[in-house]
Amino acid sequence: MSPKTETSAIAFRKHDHRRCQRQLLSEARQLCEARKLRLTSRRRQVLEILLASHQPLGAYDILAELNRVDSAERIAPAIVYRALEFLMAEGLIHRIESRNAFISCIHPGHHSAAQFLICRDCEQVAEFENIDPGLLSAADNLGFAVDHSVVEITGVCAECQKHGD
Amino acid sequence: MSPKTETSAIAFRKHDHRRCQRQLLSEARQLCEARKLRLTSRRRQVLEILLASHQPLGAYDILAELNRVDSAERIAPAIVYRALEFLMAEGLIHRIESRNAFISCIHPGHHSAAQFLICRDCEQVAEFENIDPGLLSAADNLGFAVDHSVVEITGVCAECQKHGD
DNA sequence: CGACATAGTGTTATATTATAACGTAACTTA
DNA sequence: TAAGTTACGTTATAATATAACACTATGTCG
Ligand SMILES: [Zn+2]
Ligand SMILES: [Zn+2]
Ligand SMILES: [Zn+2]
Ligand SMILES: [Zn+2]
Repeated sequence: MSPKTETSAIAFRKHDHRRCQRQLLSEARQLCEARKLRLTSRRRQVLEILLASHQPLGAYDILAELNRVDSAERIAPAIVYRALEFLMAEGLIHRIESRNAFISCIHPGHHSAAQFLICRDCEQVAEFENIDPGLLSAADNLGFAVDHSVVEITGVCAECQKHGD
Repeated sequence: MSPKTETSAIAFRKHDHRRCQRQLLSEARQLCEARKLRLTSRRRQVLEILLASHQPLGAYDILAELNRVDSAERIAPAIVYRALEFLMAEGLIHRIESRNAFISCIHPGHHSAAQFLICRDCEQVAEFENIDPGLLSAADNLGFAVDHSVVEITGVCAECQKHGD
């Protein structure tokens, strides 16, 4: 297993996730400051909800969490979608198309194409970068100019296979 | 350009699409007969609507087309989704996750993972098979058991780039 | 400071995509 | 033909996403 694979697949292994959270939130702050963007409290709230795990959440799950935490408020979907839009535009989160869900990016700011392994059992998602030039080179041969890639591989991670599900 | 790439990228080139339609419908009939499955008239209608082009259509586009053609009927969504479910299960069509849309498969019955290049300009979609072992081998190294893959690359095809859009 | 421009938020309503539940019709097999 | 099964039709509703518009906060320049 290459070091890169090891880092990328952290979601499938036990690890100190507090460390992920702190690190990624800190990187998000730095990145926004560098780009003169406002990581407002709404945006930060939504990001923190996604940083809580390596599992993707639907927009309405995030909405429910916001409404749960601050039970005085009654937040509307548009608010969540706007925060998600900002976070995606800045590469702080990704959309998982095959789940209509969103997940925090594990290397914010890298603008290369992300690719995911999604365990349908534990729902953990591992994010990879660019380890997959095959189709891209075929696109190149065809003169096809790539904008955006969606690569989402669903299956069962090694841990979950052990537990004999 | 390899022969395989040439065949797969037919969507991006002028070609006799009538031939595609006849061929694919015929293959669908044979496949259903071989598997003792019923390609009922509803299922055939939905398949034919998708065979009309190499563009993906939303379930409600298909519904509108059904209701347009036979203007006496007033068909409900569930009917379309059921036909789509059957056609997907048999590998006669694919779902394009990043578009919430469906497209006819260009090599029905092959059960290998399909991968798509999607032109965001002409909306043509080229379907490839398995030219992309990179991520799959990474999955293998991790002991990740792959079930289903979603590989959808959006961009602009060579033709559309020429037209200077 | 105060007028302005801009970006972000809150709110309401609505659009789009998908499924559940249940009864009827059509096919299959004995 | 009767029973069992598969497919269809219908109604209602769930889940996901966006449009439109008013209000608020922030930054900027005189
Ligand atoms: Zn972590
Ligand atoms: Zn797992
Ligand atoms: Zn064709
Ligand atoms: Zn094109």
